[in-house]
Amino acid sequence: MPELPEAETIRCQLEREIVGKTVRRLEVHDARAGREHRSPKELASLVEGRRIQGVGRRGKAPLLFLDGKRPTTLIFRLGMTGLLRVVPAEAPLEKPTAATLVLSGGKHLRFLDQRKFGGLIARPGHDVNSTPDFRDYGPEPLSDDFTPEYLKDIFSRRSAKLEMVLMDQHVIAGIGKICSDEICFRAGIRPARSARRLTKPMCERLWQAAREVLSEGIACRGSSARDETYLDVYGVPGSFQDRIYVYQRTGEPCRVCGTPIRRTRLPGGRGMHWCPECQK
DNA sequence: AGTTGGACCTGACTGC
DNA sequence: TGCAGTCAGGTCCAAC
Repeated sequence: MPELPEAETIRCQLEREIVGKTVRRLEVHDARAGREHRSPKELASLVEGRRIQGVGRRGKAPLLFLDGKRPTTLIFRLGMTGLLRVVPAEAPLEKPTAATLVLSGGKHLRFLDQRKFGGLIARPGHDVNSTPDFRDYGPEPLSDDFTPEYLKDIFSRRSAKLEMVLMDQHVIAGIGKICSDEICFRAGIRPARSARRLTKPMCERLWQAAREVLSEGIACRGSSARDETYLDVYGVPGSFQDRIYVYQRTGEPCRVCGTPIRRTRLPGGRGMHWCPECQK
């Protein structure tokens, strides 16, 4: 599923491909992709004719900054299976395509979404932190706002399992299942431990691990693990799956100590993966 | 306020 | 071979 490294890879590639182009038309092939708006037509009216002034990202969401009399931000919520592709206009429409941005210069930006959890949202202005979508979001984990002290402070008020708290976008923006599992492993802390019970040194290890995992994830252009469908803007898979220690490695030997990786259910039915030897 | 569980969705996989 | 059931998890919402 797309997390921060995948979204950042998309942001980076879109910056090269589409900045300066104009959105000639927005075609919504599946109305669910525009469900945040009254109608696909309304969504289209907010983006058509606008020039793409820049590209951004908040957490797991790539953003397009559109200029004009009323500046607008187009937010891509990727959900579980959302993908963005830049293709020539004549490229055949792939089945899961939910929306197409027809750009000046003859290219299409296509939004594909197999499981249809994702969608497009247009919001006034370029300050996404003031939109309802991101108002309560936590800091970007690679920014200076994210510190061990911040983690310690937040964790002291949360009794839920560490894995859950790490994935809470209101705590840290951009972490999903893969990154959360990997961050806990690299910090040497069991994901089922109550966040409140983390010591200061543990928070420092976690902070360090988070920055490492996310930076490496970006350097690898995201993760296209096993049943994951993630591909970048050019249709190329990432390579972070080759550096994964625990995610979806249930029963396989730990790459550090050889102990079989365990999988435990979280509240809500989701699984977390961890090494009973390396993580305490 | 924090925590939990259900709903949404569909391809892939399991079992009979 | 085929069909039903299960699984996966990002995000929002309702209910303790």
